[in-house]
Amino acid sequence: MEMGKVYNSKVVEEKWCKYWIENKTFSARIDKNKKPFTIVIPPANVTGSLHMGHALNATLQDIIIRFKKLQGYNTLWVPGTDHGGIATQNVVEKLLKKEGKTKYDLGREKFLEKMWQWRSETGDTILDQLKTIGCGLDWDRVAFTMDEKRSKAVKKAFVQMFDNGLIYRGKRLVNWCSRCGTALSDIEVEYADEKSNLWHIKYPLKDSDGYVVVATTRPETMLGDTAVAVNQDDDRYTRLVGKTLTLPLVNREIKIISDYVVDKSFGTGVVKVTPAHDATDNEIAKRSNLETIEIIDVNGEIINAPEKYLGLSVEEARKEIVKDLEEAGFLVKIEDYTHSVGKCYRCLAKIEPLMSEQWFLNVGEMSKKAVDAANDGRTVFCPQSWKKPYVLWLENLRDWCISRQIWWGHRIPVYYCVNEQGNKTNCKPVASFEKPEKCPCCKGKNFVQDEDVLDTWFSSALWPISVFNWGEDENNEDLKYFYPTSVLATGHEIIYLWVARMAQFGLEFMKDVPYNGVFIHGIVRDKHGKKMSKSLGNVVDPREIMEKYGTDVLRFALAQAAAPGRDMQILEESFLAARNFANKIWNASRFVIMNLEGMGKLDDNIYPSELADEWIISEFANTASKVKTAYESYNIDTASREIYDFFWTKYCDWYIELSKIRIMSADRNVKRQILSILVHMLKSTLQLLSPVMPFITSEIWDILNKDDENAKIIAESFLAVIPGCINQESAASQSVIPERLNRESILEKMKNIQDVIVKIRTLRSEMNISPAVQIKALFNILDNNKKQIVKENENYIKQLL
RNA sequence: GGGCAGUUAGCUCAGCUGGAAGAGCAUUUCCCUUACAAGGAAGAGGUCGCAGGUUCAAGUCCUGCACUGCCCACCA
Repeated sequence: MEMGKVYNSKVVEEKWCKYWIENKTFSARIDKNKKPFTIVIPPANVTGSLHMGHALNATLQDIIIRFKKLQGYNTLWVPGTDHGGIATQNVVEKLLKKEGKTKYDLGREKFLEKMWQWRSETGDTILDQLKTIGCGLDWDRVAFTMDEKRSKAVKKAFVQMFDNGLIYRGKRLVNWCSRCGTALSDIEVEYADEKSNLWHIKYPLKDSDGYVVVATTRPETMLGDTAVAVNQDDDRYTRLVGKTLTLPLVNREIKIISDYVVDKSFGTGVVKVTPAHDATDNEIAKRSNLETIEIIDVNGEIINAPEKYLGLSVEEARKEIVKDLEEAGFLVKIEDYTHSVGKCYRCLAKIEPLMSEQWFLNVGEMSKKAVDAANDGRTVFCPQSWKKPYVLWLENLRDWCISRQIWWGHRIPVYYCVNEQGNKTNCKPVASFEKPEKCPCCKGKNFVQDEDVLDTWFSSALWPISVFNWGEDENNEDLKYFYPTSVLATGHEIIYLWVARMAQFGLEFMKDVPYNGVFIHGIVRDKHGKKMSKSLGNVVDPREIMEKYGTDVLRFALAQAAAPGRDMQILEESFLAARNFANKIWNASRFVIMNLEGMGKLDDNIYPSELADEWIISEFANTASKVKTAYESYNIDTASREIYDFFWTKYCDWYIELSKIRIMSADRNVKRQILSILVHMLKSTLQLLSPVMPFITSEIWDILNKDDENAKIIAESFLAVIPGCINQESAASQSVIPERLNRESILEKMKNIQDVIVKIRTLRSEMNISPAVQIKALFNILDNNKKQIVKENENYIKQLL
C-alpha cells in the first residue's frame, strides 16, 4: 500500500478485521504444550449497541489477550451475549406498545416468538461491533445465555441445587416492581433520594384518653399496621409497652411493643409496624411474632382494608388517608423530609415491598466459599481495594430471590403434579430437565410447569462454566483445560450483580473459582463527571470516534486513561493526542522504510557502533521491561504511556534525528548497520504497542516484512532483538540488557551529550547564528563542564550537529 | 450511619515500595530543516486540598479536618 503522509485508518482496519477473522487468528484449541490464558467476555445484553463502556471493556480485554498471545500463551477469549431478562422484555414490550398491543394480547407463546424474532434480528449487533474494534475473540465459540447449551447448564444447575435443598419456595417480603410486574432481588433495587414528607399521626390508646404519635413517610401503609414499636430504653414510652392502641380509620387493636431497632432520636421515637410492606418492620414482626396483613397487592392496589380504600392505587390511597386522618383529628403535622426511595433498576418505577410467593436460593454456604476464595488468594482483585466491599457483601447476603414473573428467560424447570381437572395436587413439585413421566409421589402423569422464569443473572452466574458446555458434559476437555479462567475484566457496577455470583456458582459446581483474577476498570464519564448513559444524553459514541480518527486512536485514548479502578473522563482532546501519536508512528515508519529503499534485505542481527545505538537499545530494554510489568499487572495506562514516551521522545526525537546525520555521510555498509538498529527498534516497539493499537502496527509490520513470508502478521511471539525481554519466562530487567551495555554509564554519557547539543542549539537560536557555524564558534560561551564534555566527545558531537 | 476512592500546571490526568515536581491539550517565541506543521527547537506556568506529626529528607508514610464522587445500610 502507498504510504501517504497521513495514516489512513479506514482501509487498514477493514483489511485486518477481515484477516483476523478469516484466518481464525484468535481461535483457540487445546494445546497441552502451552499454558492456557482464558478470558470470558462479560456477555453484553442483546439490547445493547456499542457504547464507550463496551469499547473500554472490550479494548482492555483485547489488550490483555493480545499481549498474552505475544508472550506465547495459548489464549482464548470467549464472546457472547446475554438474554437480558427484564431489560430485553421491556424493549420488545415498548415496540408492541407502538402497535397498540400488550404482551397479554399476544399470549405467552406468541410473545416469546416475537422476542426470539427480535433477538435474531438485532441481538448480534453488539458482536459485529466488537469485531470492528478488532477484538481477538474466538468467533467459533460465540455463546448466548439462552441458547441450547447454556439452557442445559441452567437446568442442570437448578435441578442440582433443588435436589440438594438449596432452592426453596416461600412467601416472603420481596421487592416488587408493579410496572414490570415482577419480583426483583435486593441488588436489583436502586435507591435515590426523593423529597417527601414525614406525617405525624396520633394513635389513641384503647383504655384511656392518651395517645402516641408515630412519624411515617408512608401513611397509607397504616392500613396494614399490626403494632407500634418503641425502643426499650426510651423513658418516654417504657410504661406504655404492652398497652393496646386503636388503629385510626381501621379500628383494629394493636399492641405497643419494644424493639432495639427503633431509634429514640428519630421522629417521635414511635414507629408504626407494617410487616407486609416494609423490610425493617418485617424483621420486627418476626422478632415479636406479629401478624402480617397485606394491604397492597401485586397490581399496586389496596386490599384487606375498609371498603372505601379498596382498589385504590397506593398514591390515591395516601391522599385519601391523609385527608381522612386530618378530618378525624389524627393528623398532628406534616414535615418536609427527604429520604431514599427504591427504584426498579430497569424501568425506574418505585419498588413496592410486598409479600409474595417466590423461589429462593439459599446462598449461605456458597457465600462462605466465595469469601474464603477471596481471602486465601485464589481470587485476586485488581485493584485490591475491591476485595473488602466484595467480601462484606457476600458475608451479609440474604437468600436470593431467583424467580421473575416475566416471560423472557429460562423457565423454571419445576413441574407440579395436577389432577384430571388440572388443579395442582398436594404432591411435592419436581425439578427436572423435561416434563416428568410420572409423579414420584402419586404416580400421576399430568404436570404443569412453573410459570415463572429465572433471574437473568442466574444464567450469567453460570457463564464461565456454561460457555465450556458444562451443561452437557461436566468432564469435557475444554472445561478441564480452560477453566478456571485467568482474569475477569469488568466495571465495578456489576461486582455484586455478577462477579460475586459467578464465584458462588463456580465453587458450587466446579469446586474451583471461575477466575483467578478480577480486573476492575473504571467507568467512562462525561466532561461533567456524570456517567455516560443514553438517558442522560451525554454519550460520546465510540463509532463516531472510530469513523473520525480510527479505531487504534479510540483504543489508545481509552487504554491510556484506564488506571485500574479509576473512573475516567474522555474528552475530545484525548483522541486528538492519540491521533497525533498514530500519525507519528506512521511517519517514523515511513522514514525508516524510505531509507530501506535499495538496501536489500537486512539480516536479523543488530550492529551497535556508537553511543547512540547503545543508548537506544538500553532505553528500549528498560521500556520493554516496564511495559511488560505494566501489562501483566493490568496497568494498561502505564504500558501505553511508557511506549508513547519511549517512541516519541527517545526513538523519534533523538535516535531518528541523530541517525539522519549519520546516514547522510555514511557508506552503504555503515548505513545498513545504522538501519539494522532503526528497523529493529521500530519492529520491537510495534510489537510492544500491538496489543493497544493492533491495526496500524500490523499494517506497518506487514510493509516492513513484505518480502518475508514468515512474518506475515505481528505475531505469535516477540522478536528476539533483546533476548527474553518480554517473553513469558523472561528474566528481570537488568539481565536483558546485553552485558557490555552498562545502562548507568550510557545514560550518563548520552545525557551529557544531549545537554551540550541542546545548549548549542539554544545558543544558535538566541544569537541567530546559522547551523553551519561549527562548535568552535560557540565553544567559548559554554561553561567549563560542557567544555570538558565537548573535548571528550568532540568528533561525535561535531558529527551530530 | 458505615465503607471506598479522589483533591498535583488554565483543562484532563501520571507520579509504585519517601531523596532536587511530570505528560497531553491550551499558551509564548522561533522554524514549512526532504518521516511527520496532526511536526520540530526553546520557554513560561505548581507553597502537590487544609492542619499537625514521623524523618536528615514527604504529593509520596501517620493522624485529624474540609470538599467531591461512588458503594453499602433495617434514614420509620
